Amino acid sequence: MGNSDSDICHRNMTSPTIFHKRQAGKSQTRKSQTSALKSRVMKVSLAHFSDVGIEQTNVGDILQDADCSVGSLYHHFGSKEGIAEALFVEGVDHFNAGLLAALLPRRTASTGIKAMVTFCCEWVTDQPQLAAFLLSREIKLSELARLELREKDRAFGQSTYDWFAPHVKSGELQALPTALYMPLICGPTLECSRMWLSGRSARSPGEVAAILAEASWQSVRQSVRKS
Amino acid sequence: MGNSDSDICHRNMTSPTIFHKRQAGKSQTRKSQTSALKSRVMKVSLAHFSDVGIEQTNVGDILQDADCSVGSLYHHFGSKEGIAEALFVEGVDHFNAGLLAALLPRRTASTGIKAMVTFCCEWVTDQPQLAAFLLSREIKLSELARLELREKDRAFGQSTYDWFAPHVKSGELQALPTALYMPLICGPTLECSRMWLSGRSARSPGEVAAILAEASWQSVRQSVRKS
DNA sequence: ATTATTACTAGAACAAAATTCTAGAATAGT
DNA sequence: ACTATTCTAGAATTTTGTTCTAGTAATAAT
Repeated sequence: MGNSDSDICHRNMTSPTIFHKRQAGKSQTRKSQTSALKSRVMKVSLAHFSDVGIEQTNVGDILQDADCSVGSLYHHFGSKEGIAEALFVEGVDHFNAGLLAALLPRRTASTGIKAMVTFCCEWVTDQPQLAAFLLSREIKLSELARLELREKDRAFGQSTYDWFAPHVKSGELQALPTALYMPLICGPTLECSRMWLSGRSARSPGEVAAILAEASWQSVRQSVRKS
Repeated sequence: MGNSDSDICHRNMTSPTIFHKRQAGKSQTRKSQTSALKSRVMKVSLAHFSDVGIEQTNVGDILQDADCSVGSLYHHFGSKEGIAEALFVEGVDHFNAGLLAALLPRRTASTGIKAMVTFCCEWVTDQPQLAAFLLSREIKLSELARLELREKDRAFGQSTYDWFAPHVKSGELQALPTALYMPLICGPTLECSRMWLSGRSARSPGEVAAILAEASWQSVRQSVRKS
């Protein structure tokens, strides 16, 4: 967890010498040491970022808390934003995957929508730091990451829409502009999450999941009412 | 617009000498010159902040674009974040005031809720820069501003709740935890706004206001359905 | 096995950018 | 008129992110 395999490194190297100061434990393979370092950096960075924001976090603190050298950090992440980017992509992947996993097995519109909302609530409540970081959106992504995310976003949208379509056709769900489903289904939950994460609300999304699920469902179901 | 009266200045001064380089126009009163400078700084800063974010904006550019000296800027705003803070507070005030003005005159639950959503959509569409900045939330507020905002938030919540209460009692609106009304009513709209502002969606909130208003209304109205 | 290459670590040096400091000018108050 | 205060100016400083050089461990090539 926390280290991509396809290492895109951020510098051209020069020549090769000492290296012993830091490693405390005997000597696990270098690979595992490295990946441990990377997760350490990401973990520490997330804590700082979600706490005071990317700008306010200074690299020196990360270096110290993660027991990492300047060289290593810039070798692996390229920049402070690079760490944020890695966290962001990883976080979005995790969230989207979970959301889809919650949705796809459901057979009815109602249970599907409610499962999405519930998952969303629980996810935020379970990992508030990551949630706060993702929701803050102060990340300036590289062009590369932007494209990567846009593509993932598209794929995700497609998957959910494939699930929705039949229920729209069957008249359970309203036919809406595609771009509106997510905001209607997850918008209230995300807004609650922001309030909770920033201390403006005492009740965690997890605690009000059922209410949110029902309300969001009402907002997208096909309306067959009296009034 | 753009200059608070109770000037909390950010430095203790020393002694008083030359001052003529910049003023181009004849010589309006110093007061108006100063307040013009402040609005200029805020205007220019907002443009930069909403464009590339606070971190990426550099003070030098603001100084240049607003034709302001380092001394003046730090005298009035204390720091780069200080500018952001001023913009944020002003923006929230403006938004909240507008939202209340849209809500309070309405006599029925349905028209009130829909007016809120509609206002929200239009406000975002009308001033995308300010909206993008407020929604970005990359602002690290000072403790003082935090308290100030919390209080305003409370007052705002109270005002809206005073409006809601009778309609809850009359059975038009669901009885919900207080903290849930705003997310349910404005959450979807804000989420749409974020998507539009960040280029992830082509349709502006203004264009889908009616749909959002109806959907949000369905999510908070008292459910009297068949199923 | 030796060598060359590559991935990685380390920290001093550097550069850029935010902020402080010193000083002088306009205005308000007495 | 004099004093205190607010405001402007920009050089000097500090802080902080990043680059650069150098050296080590592991791996691939010969």
